[in-house]
Amino acid sequence: MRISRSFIPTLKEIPADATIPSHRLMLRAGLMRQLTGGVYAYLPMMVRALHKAERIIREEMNAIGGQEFLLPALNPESLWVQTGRRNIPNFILSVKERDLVLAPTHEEVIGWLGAMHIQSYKDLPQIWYQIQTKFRNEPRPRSGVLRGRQFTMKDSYTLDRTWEDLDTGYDLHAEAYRKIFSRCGLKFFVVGASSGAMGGTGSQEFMVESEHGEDTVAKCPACDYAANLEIATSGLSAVGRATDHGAPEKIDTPNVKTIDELAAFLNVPHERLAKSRIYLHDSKPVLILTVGNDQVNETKLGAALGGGEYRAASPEDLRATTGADAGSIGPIGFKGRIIADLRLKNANGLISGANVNDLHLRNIDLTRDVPKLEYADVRSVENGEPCPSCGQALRVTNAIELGHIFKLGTKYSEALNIRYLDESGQSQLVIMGSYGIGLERILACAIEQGHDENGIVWPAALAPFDVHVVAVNMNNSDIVLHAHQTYRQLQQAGLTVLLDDRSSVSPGFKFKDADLLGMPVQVIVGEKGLKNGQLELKVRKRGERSMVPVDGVVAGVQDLLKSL
RNA sequence: CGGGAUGUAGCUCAGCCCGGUUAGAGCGCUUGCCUUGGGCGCAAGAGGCCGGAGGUUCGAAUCCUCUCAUCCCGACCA
Repeated sequence: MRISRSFIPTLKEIPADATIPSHRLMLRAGLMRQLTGGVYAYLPMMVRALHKAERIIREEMNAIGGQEFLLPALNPESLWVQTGRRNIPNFILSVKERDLVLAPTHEEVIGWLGAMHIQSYKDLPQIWYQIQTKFRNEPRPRSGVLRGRQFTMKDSYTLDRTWEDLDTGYDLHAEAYRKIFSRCGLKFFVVGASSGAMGGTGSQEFMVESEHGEDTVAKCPACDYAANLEIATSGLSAVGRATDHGAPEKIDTPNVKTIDELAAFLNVPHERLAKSRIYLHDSKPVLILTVGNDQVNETKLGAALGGGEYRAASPEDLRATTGADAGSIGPIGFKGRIIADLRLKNANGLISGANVNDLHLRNIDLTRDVPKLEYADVRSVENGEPCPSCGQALRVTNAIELGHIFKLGTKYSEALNIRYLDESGQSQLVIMGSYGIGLERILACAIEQGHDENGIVWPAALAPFDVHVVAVNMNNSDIVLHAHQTYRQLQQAGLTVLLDDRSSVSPGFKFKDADLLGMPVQVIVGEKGLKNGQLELKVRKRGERSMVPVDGVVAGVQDLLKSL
């Protein structure tokens, strides 16, 4: 493609609204423009990169027996009412004029097709996938293409007879995903994840470590343990039992509010302090007890509560339900459900609030003093805690979710009545899995991992073009001749080539653009080299330059591409 | 949904507190000349309902009210 005839609107200045590198560079390199919040127009460079990612995905999905579909983004609202997902908050965008919604994912449509046409065990298993635009009612789109209201997703679904077959389809997907992301040149890792209300027996996420990621994960540097913080555990020991000093007794703690203040005031270790938080679960107060400054993980809490809506209580709620303010709340005398973190299992000798301001209780024994106490893992793992499987210090970092694979089970089969007849003529529920990859996130992650102060450094597998040929001066007929000749030769060798043949653009400008656009190899056609019958090759990644004779340019470029 | 910020030329911004000629700069764009190995130079131009609506005032980009949009932090995120 010749730049002189192309639409590649590069920007010299950094767009004010973009804060993370991938977002800035996608705008600066002319990949996309924002139409409205969370919605982007993808320009030719972006589309070429997307197509390259799509091709890799199709190859790997087809390799595991996937069949490609293209399902409608417009769905009847009633289908989503059937599965109970119509009114999930911040999920579905709808159409004003008709009872239609814009699909945020496609379990429902897959289910509709499956219910209609899967009849016999002979029809199973199936792997169905598509690459298609999704819509979500994101309350706060951000970070460019990382969280948008409209985005491209490869979604696939397995339909199986048994849980064992589901495992097979799930494992095939896990392996395909590894290949896809490896081929895309991304450094990624896999974490155990929360299946949340999706139900089923398990889920994993494919993550790229990034300070700009919105997920938090715990990773073990020594073994292969890695988990989303929503389910991560650590080897941190329970606080256990201490010497018993009898019944709970009151202690005055004037103006002592935080755990740190309390530990200092009483001169006791944090492990003997049980912190209470109140949540409202379906409008009923629930008290959550954790050790010291341990943080409550709300996803874990949601699982422990067993569904329903919940939120942290407001200061007014605290006063109304306990009679005290934050800092003086405790389990003794609390009327309502109490859930203690597993680290507090059967603990005694604890200090907690007395539900009277400026008053605490000591010698609390959970086994003796708190009837009907429930235990659950509700705390967030902290950086540096021991790995649950090998004991090494865990690292807690942010990450971008590239893909997510779910064992769904029968949730949608039940809602949509997706059934087949087994060998004995019995009607059975189909067992489903669902698997997603965010296409734009692949590109954004590639840029987050591959850029420098001058611009994008595309991995060869995703680069819009293999080679960027810079004709230094279009007023020099020798340069023009060799630039076009090089362009043709590289194309004939099967490479995709971008030729900067703009006249009246200075060499410096072209070099800056070439670095910004980020193709893996640049060929510089200029007077300097041609004097000696040579062209210059530059590797974008490390900036290495070399000279090749004019007739050796194809081989030279191919060698460099192979070496990347 | 809570908190914060910003809307002035295609882009990045100044001007606004403290109201008053014809609203500015740099970049980009057009034309001409010049230059050709790291966003080149000179000159002449085009380009704005100062996000929108109401109000205060003799007079509003500037003050007030409302509204819309965008960004950031948090909440949320099947």
